[in-house]
Parts: sequence; structure tokens; C-alpha cells
Amino acid sequence: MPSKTFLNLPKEKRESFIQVSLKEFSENNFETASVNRIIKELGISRGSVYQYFTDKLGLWLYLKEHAEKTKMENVQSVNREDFDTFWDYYRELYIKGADFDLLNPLCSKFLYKIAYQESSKEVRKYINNWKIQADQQFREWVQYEQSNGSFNSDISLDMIVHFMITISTSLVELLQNKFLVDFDQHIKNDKSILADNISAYSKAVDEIVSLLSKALK
Amino acid sequence: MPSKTFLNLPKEKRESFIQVSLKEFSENNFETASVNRIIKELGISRGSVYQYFTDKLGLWLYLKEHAEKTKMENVQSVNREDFDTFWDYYRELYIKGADFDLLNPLCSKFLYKIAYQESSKEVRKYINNWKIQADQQFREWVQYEQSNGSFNSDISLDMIVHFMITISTSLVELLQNKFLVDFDQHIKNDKSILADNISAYSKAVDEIVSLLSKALK
DNA sequence: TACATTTGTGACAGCATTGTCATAAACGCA
DNA sequence: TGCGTTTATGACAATGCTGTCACAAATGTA
Repeated sequence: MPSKTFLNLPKEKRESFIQVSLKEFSENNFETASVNRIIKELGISRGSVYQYFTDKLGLWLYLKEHAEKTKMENVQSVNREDFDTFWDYYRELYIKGADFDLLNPLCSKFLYKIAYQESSKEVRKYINNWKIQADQQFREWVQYEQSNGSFNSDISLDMIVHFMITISTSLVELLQNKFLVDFDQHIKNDKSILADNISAYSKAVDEIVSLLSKALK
Repeated sequence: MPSKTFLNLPKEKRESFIQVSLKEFSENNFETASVNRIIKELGISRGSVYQYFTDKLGLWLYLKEHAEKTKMENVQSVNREDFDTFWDYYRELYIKGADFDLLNPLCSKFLYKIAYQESSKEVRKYINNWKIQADQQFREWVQYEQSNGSFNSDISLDMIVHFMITISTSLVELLQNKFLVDFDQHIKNDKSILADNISAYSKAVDEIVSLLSKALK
């Protein structure tokens, strides 16, 4: 989707363009996010943006793909077979998620935003697709694990998946409240929400996993 | 906040003004919600709105207060002392919540929107306050009930409250996915999301309560 | 150096928004 | 009916946004 021109840009310039754009789309909805603010922040001209991308949606789609790819690279290193129980595996996924957040706070915030706070009509269809994929992923996990007794078969699959997704995605918010971390302030400083709280996060994940497994076993 | 003029309006006109405004603010963020669309839908002039309210924020604040008051009237009829266990009480609260949604789909959607999807800077501070109150309410419940063994004392209060709030507020989304209800479509028809699904909702609440109590006991 | 290609620029049109205000219409009452 | 008060109107200024395009600057190449 980005033009050849954008891809040929010096890495430094391309990278700062991405970071500033991620920040803008993390702090605003698609509709209220402003190309004007991006170019002002970067000190480049309006025309450049439209030489890199066809339009605002093109830019947004590129950022989405970029952030998803970056996250995947972090998380896909965790393999089920390396863990005895599903819940050990699950815990590790969320620790790796924290690593990702530490390394890429803007990507992380952007993904969180589009998954749970973005409601603009123009981009809704792309997000629905994302949610369906996440649901499918959890569904496969649970179905696979049900054979070895990690999950109570009396509870409907729909409910189990819903329960897990809901709790999983609430981790960020928990930290925000629990440690009174000002998420947006952290983003503005290009700093991860978890930077000062990685051990507290680890503890919270333990507690969550314990509660989840108790509820669903 | 609304002017005398607005309060003196014939009930029918005032009511339709509220409904159309609720719809607009339910389908859009504060920033993208458009007074132009509201007046077009109502067939009134631009000046009228600004004779009723000082500005867009004034209108939004009135709608918020109106919706909260309407919800309170529905839910406050449930009393803890009428139920043997906390979970029976809790279940009834959510059934009453469904009643509220049935009777006031637009209020319901609006409240859901501002509590979990509204991220515009101009109104964020008013919403934060709302979230703090909800948290406080749950906290009092849990502390009160911990003395009679409904909640495991090993789990931190923070985590219990977070768990309950998260799951509770996910009910609407669960229905959306589980029954493939198009929420926005329902709202557009002035119809509650639960109208055709009240028994399914009741079942979902039962399942949720069962899972929650198992996890937290 | 001289020419070709690529990249950067910012004024501009077109559109949508909010809040204002002078004026018109409707209403209430004597 | 006639007059004073209340309510409704919509043109308007001010602002901000996106996407375009003719032109300028920079870079690569021969």
C-alpha cells in the first residue's frame, strides 16, 4: 500500500514517520486523527504524505499491518509444546506480550486502540475481521485443550472463549487502574506502560491465570 | 444545564429531541457527533439547539445526566436484603439491567458508549469520574460480602473488583457475538438488542454468574 | 557539467463543522 | 384585536480538515 517512494526513504526518516503516525492514531480516532498534526510534528510538507500513501485510510492500513507484524514477531516464538500445561503456555504468551509492549509502546497502544476503542465507521470493517481472527484463535486453543481436561466440558465453548478474551484484553486496563499509570502520558513520552512495573505485571498475570483456570476447569 | 426554553418545550418535542440526540451520540464520538445531523433529523433549525443548550458539551452533559437518572430509577428497586446470597442479588441486578435496556435502548447504548468507547479528550474527565464510582460500588459490595464467605480472601480486592467489572460489562458484547445481533442496526430501529433474546440473555447471565462465583469463592 | 528522474512543497479548492445574531414567527394575555 | 414576551430561523464568520497539483529542489546518471 505505501508507495515505492516511502519504502525507499532513509530508514531513520521512515521510522520516525511511522512512530509519529502511530502516536497520532493512538491518541485519536481515525476520523479525528489529523494529517495536519502529523506533518507539523515531523516538519514535512502535506504533499509528502500523499506521495507516500493514497490517503488517510491507506496510511492507517499500513500502520495496522506494521503493528500486527511487529507483534507477531514477538509472540510467535512461544510454542505450546514447550509447556506442560496450557496455562503455563498462556502465561508465557502474556509475558511475551509485555515484552512487546516494552519494546514497542506505540505499536501496542495503537493495537489496543483499534481493537477496543476505535469505533469510526470508515475502519470498522477492518477491525471486525481482526476480532473474528482473535476469537478463532482462542476457539482452536480451547477445543484442542478440552481433550486433556484443562477445560470443563459443561461450559459452552462460546462462553469459555468470551470469558478468556474478555479477561485477557483487560490486563492493560487493570494495570492502568492498579498502578495509577497514566497510559497516555507514558505514550507521549514514548515509554511503555510496563517499564516500571514488569514484576507487578507478572504477578497480575499469575493471579488472572489462576482465577481463569479455576473458573473454567 | 438546559435552558428554561428547553424545559418548557411540549413533552413530545422534548422527548424526540432527546431520543434523536442520544442516537447521534451513540453512533458517534463526541467530536464527530454532529449537531447538523440532529437538526436535520428533527427538522428544526440550528439556532434552536443553541437556545436550548449553551453548546455541544452542554447537550452531551444533559444527555449523560438524563440517561444515568433513567437507569438509576430502574436498578435501585433491587435490594440486597431481598436475596439470600450475593450472587442471587447480582443476577437480579443484571436482569433489571436488561429491563432497562428493553425500555430504553438508546439510553442503554449511550451509556455503554460513553463508558467503554468514548475517548474524546473533551469529555474524558467526566467519564473517568463515572468509572471511579462504578469501581467504588463494586468494592463496597465485595468488602461487605467477604465477611460471609462469598469471596475468597486470598485474592486481592483489586483483582476481584477488576474481574467482576470486566466480566459484567462484557455481557452486551457477548450477546452481540453469540446471537450475531447487529447492535447498531437495532439502535437505528429504536429497538433493544434484547427484545428477541431476553431468555437467552437470562441464560447467559446465569452462566456468567456461575463462572464468576466459582472463580472468586 | 548537463540532463533525467525522483522527491518535496505549500497554496488551493471543496467540504463540514460549531456557535452567533439580527430578524421573523408564534404565542399569551388584556 | 393589539401588544409584549417567548421561541424559531437560517445566513454568516471562523475554523479545521482532506486530497490535489503545478512547480521547485534534490538526487542520480552519463
